Amino acid sequence: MNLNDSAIVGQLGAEARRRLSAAAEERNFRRGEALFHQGEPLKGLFILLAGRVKLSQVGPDGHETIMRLVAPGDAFAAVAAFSHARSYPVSALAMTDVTLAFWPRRTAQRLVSELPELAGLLTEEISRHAQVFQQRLREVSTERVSQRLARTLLRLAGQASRPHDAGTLIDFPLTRQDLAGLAGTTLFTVSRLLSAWSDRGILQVGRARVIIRSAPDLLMEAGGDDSPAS
Amino acid sequence: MNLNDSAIVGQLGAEARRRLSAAAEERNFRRGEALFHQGEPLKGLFILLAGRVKLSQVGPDGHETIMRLVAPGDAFAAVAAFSHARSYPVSALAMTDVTLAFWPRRTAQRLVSELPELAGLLTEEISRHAQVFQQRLREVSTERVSQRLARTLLRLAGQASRPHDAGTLIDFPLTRQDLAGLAGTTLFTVSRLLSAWSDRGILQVGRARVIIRSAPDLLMEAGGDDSPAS
DNA sequence: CATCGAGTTTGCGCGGGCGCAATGTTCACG
DNA sequence: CGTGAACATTGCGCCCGCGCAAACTCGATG
Repeated sequence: MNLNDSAIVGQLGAEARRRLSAAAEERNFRRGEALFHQGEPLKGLFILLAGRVKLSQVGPDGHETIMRLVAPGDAFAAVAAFSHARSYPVSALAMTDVTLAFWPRRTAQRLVSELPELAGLLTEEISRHAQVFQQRLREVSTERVSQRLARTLLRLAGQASRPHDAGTLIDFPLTRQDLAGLAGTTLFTVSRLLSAWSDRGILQVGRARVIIRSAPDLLMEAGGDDSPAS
Repeated sequence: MNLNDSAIVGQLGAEARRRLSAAAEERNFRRGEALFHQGEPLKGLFILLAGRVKLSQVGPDGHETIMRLVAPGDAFAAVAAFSHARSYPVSALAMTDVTLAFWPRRTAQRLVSELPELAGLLTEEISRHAQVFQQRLREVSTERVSQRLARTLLRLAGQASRPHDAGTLIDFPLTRQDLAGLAGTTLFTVSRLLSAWSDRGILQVGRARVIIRSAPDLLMEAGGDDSPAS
């Protein structure tokens, strides 16, 4: 994927795009490598060009909570581009081999301060994520596991999916453990629920692989539509 | 409280401050009134001058999750100042009689686009909140209720507290129900935990009132310090 | 000061979902 | 193509914390 194909860069004017490209460095990581760790000082701003990245927090007990899955074109660690934050709130792990565009912190801050369009787009991105966090926080506080898991799958399908024989393939290599980290439960419970839904023909599951065969049924499991809560 | 005493306004230059003040409208609400509801189209940007405001989401089943408690000087609904968002993700309720500074959406957007300092400060604010949401999301996904409640109380004490005989008074009028909405549990469980801690001398509790008598013990209950998770 | 409603406490029962162990399965890699 | 480690499944037991009911207490309000 080219930098200009990124949703965020695509919305910029020609001049801003040129300046971004000029300052970008390319970075590569192997599957399983960490791009950075939570608590570490901010290095800079990333836009993912190819592969998949997972952003997560692990608690003292080792439990992992996945905050975001990054697909090509997405920016992350945008917090590094704005001044006062000190360190990464999450760790970033390459789920596959990845290539990224990277801007060191100083550079990113300069670009953001000189390109108000860029600042605006990043801010919108940050607040969109904040809203998702709020929704997930409500879900995990008040809904039951099956609802949360169903909604998690639907959300993932909306973010990165590919058509597949008789279904929609969720285009992230997610283990049961990963799904548990997204939905706020354990891999055991995830496994049981996926098996049950598979038996009922709602899903087709495989190793680190989920295909949604009936989104409406899944939405039913999630307890109906939710977005515009009146 | 005067507008210029607000943390966010206080960091602005004289010129920006003048323009903000000039465009501000004063608004007043009675205790129990709603400033806006979730799903409603964005009205504009607020800075609280006096009183207490609660931002929360309620699910279809009626369960309430409190996203943020607002104290004087804090800005909220900052999302209204940036372009593409459509509607409030939360409802805002006056916990006491309140007075606010208000900027209609158009005005707020104009100010933000013409005052980069303001845009930067609001963005920092938004990302700080996003980080708190991430932390709460991890907590509610992986920790037990007592830990979460303890951490909730400590967080509140850090945000708005007053010294009091032999303790620190949490300066929000919070019912057990409210604390449950913050910690992701039920009012019953909150009541039981507060009673237990009160018996052990860690807290002193009253109607919609909590005084922390031993922060270290409470931190112990929370499972130790957490912030710089290495 | 009397009243009423909102807020709180406590007992009791039970069920969702965690935790572990053992086994089975699949894929990556040499 | 063979092998091992990572990933997945399933049974079983138990406990945290929810949910309701009933009783109580505080404080705002007229």
